[in-house]
Amino acid sequence: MGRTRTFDEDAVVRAARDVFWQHGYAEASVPDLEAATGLGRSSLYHSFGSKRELFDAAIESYLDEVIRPRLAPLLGPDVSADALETYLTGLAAALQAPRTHLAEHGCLLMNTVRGTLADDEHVKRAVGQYRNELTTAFAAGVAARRPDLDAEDHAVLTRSCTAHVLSAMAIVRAQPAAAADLVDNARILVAGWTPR
Amino acid sequence: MGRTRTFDEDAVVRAARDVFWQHGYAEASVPDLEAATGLGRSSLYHSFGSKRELFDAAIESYLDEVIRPRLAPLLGPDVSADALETYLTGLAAALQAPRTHLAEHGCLLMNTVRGTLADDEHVKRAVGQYRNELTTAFAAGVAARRPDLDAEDHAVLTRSCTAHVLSAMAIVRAQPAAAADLVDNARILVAGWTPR
DNA sequence: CTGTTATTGCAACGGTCGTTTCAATATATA
DNA sequence: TATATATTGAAACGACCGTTGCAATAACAG
Repeated sequence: MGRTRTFDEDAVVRAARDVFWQHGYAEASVPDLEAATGLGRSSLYHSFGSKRELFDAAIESYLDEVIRPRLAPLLGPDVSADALETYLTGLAAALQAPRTHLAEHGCLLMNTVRGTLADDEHVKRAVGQYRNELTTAFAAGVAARRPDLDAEDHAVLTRSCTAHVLSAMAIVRAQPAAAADLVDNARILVAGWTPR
Repeated sequence: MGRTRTFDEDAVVRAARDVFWQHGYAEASVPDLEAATGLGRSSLYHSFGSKRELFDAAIESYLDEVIRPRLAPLLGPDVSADALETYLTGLAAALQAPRTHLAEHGCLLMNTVRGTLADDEHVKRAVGQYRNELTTAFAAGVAARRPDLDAEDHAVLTRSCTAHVLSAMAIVRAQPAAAADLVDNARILVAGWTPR
């Protein structure tokens, strides 16, 4: 054995994640990451191998600590009828909350899909999985909210929720109010629209 | 007078636009732009001033030659009842067409919202204007298609179209088939859903 | 043809990037 | 306490970035 590590690896990843979130992968420089994490180059590279591997850890942290907690009420065994609407109103509010990463910088994963790493297979897989989790959650919420509809119509509303939430995530950085309007529009459709 | 310009400025902008489209603003290097346009650094800088100004010209070219032509049937004085559905089915097909910039790289403007220029005011304004044009077009299409609904319900469907199209543009690069599904979902809502 | 001027090719600029190297340091084990 | 080893700090690496300066070139007006 030798010298022991004094920093909390999770806290370091969290700090790095926020830097990637704010600036994007390519634009987040190693000096930026040093400053945010409090670690030097050597420690960073010794612990994570490369900037890219640190980013992979940041993505995982983002899903675990940011995305999934909000979806939790929709992913459990018993989904209440108003769980989806609660999620949507909460998200609409979050998109307009000042000084939060979500409102100011959008979704870390959606942002990544459009940068240097857009064509990276690892990232593509993470995005697909993210969309799947969203879809699963929304499907459960739609089914609980709309017992009057059949499976096919549930699917339409589920895709609609996915579309509204993804689009809001995509434009929140440039147009936060419009993003919140889009999320609220999903709530309107889920609560009150039906095939004729 | 002196020596005359031999190249077509519009063609140069078009070539540069495709490079920005494929790689993103920051990742498109000046050598890349030289190779694509066939011009040297000197000619590029003499004609456009900087990489950034060339990008501004590329954005304008993108709106004029890519976005607006597709929206034209929805922006005229007489909008037919099936114009919106025609647009949506056409877009869904385009998102899955192989070897096209739209299918492989998504929307140039949506991509730009992330990246180095995300917080640039000029870009934000262009994105806002783009969303406005989409909204105007969809509003006209919805009104023409659904005379049975009132203005408030038209607004819901219009926002829904915007959301579905924007989300599709956002994820097409990573998930083209899912993107097409989202656009088709908008068509289903427009054609057959109604408030209860 | 001559003179003028816009256009072009080439090279270099200063700066930043992610990564690597290497020696110095600190701590756990024995 | 002595030794082994993991962690750290500092400096340098080569590569690439957007931009600029300058000399050579090409094509216009006269």
